[in-house]
Amino acid sequence: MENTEESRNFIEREIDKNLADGVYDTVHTRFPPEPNGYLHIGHAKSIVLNSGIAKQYGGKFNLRFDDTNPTKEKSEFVESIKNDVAWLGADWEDRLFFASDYFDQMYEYAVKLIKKGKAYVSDLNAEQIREYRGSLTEPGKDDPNRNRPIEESLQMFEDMKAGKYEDGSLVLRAKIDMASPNINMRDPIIYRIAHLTHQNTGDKWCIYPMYDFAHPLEDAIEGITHSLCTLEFEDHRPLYNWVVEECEFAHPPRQIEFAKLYLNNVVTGKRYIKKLVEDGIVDGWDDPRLVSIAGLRRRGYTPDSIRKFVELCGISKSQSTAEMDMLEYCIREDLKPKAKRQMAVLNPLKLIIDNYPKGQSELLDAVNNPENEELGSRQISFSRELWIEQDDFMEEPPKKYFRLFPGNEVRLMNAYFVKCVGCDKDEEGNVIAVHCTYDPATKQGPDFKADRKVKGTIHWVNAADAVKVTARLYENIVDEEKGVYDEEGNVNVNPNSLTVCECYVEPALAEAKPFESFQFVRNGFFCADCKDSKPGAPVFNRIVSLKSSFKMPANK
RNA sequence: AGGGCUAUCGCCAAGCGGUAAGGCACAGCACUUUGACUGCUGUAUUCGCCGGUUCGAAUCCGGCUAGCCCUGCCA
Repeated sequence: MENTEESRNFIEREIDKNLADGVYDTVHTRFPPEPNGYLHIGHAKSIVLNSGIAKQYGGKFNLRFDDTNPTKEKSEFVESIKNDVAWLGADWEDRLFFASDYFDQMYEYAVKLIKKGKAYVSDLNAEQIREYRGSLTEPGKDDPNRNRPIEESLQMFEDMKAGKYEDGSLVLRAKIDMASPNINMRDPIIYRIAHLTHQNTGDKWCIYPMYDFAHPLEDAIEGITHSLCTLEFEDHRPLYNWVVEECEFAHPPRQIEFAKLYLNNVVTGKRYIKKLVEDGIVDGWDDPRLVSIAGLRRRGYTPDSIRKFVELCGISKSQSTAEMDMLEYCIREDLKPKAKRQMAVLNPLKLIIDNYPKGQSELLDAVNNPENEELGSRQISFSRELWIEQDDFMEEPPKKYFRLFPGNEVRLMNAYFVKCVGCDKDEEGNVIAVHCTYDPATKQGPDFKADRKVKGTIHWVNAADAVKVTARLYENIVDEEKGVYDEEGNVNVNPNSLTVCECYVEPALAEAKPFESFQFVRNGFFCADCKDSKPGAPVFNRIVSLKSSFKMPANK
């Protein structure tokens, strides 16, 4: 079958249909976080989806804080969420809203419902409400307050607002159907009393609307057309529709649900992260080993890579768990043409070129990224003593090992061919230096043509001017062998999740700016840590390793 | 008297009655100044299971099974 048209997901198909049927003539979406914590990779899906759909259809996208429950919300989260959403590239332009901006209107809609006989004030306590609600298999019973006269409910609701009642003494309920098989429709509570200071409205209100009443109103008031949310709200859709219908909106919004994005071997729960912080295992919610947006950013993930990941995962209604491999693939793809490829040695071993004159040095040209000319080139210094990677020398190599070993010739990247002639050892037999000879006729450059082949190419830095910096190598915080949680519900922490090493880098890398990403040739992609990096003494976080098809044989 | 949703390769995911796209992962070969990258090749006779309708079913119908969500004055 010819696939000339890009296949559309179920949400796009739904929107296409609505547009074609004239239900809406524009598309307006929103991302509605509750400011009760930081954002993680799961939220990125909603942000990318909602803002992406709006952009795709030439519509609008709002950022709205769903702040209807002051017990859980803090203004500090508002700033961090705004920061993360903007960083991901979702543009709400001038449409930053708060549910609390609409408290007056919501109150009026509640009054409207009471006047229509569609809502009533109940004096049942929390326990009674629960009893009357019935269970999953049994219908509920009518609230004794259900037929309270309209005038009386109106007065009581006004008194609730005026602060004449204590927390929990009264609630406003929608009058729907206590026998509905959908528990959300069994006269849901739509307003509760809570004498709390709100992060946005202060002490103006002592009654607050519930999500099921507030959310459809927020959407409708803002002119949202498609309210995209996650699967657990499917059961709430009938109530959402009931609210916008009873409140008589001319162009009611429509809720469409999609599956959340879960990742394998990942911790997102707040209480677990809190414990990891308290135990000193991670250094906060922005620790680079976590999949919080801030953690990923600090690790060196780019907004583009996260967007690409979300798009790669796709949108569907089946609950699914993506693998980390996909996320890592996305950052490799994104950085491949963007990152300068420079040399750094993580585990240094001295390489001495016996036939290179002592005291001599020279400058060599090195292309920054052969796949992207715009990244230019640089000069690197070369002399008799270099640092190479410990892994790049073996006195007794296994089969198919083609780096340095006695008698073998390799290419020093951007420099010369060198042939290994031996090594020095300390009293305990540890290799402390490798000796080789270089062939002056093999100087690398654009015009270089070799008369012989070498199988291996290794990276190096000049011992004379290499700069020592800190590199942090991160692995998943979760011990994947053991699974995410143990029997007691604690996170199984991977003991190797963080390795710190002092490594040698080219002098230019010491000037790395925060957020700047590099490919350390053969060692993977690194990012100057936005929190710790200082020019001259940067700290590099490894974003992701390169893949390797070379497997060291098990027995040496 | 329970209700809602989902089920296509190890992981995502197209497919919408005409004979199983694609990506990640994996494997092999080639190429290579990164054992990277790139290129090529391979990877579901079968779509949770059982029946039915049809010339023809992953797609329609019936019945099962499994997983997720719902009994906050949270969102």
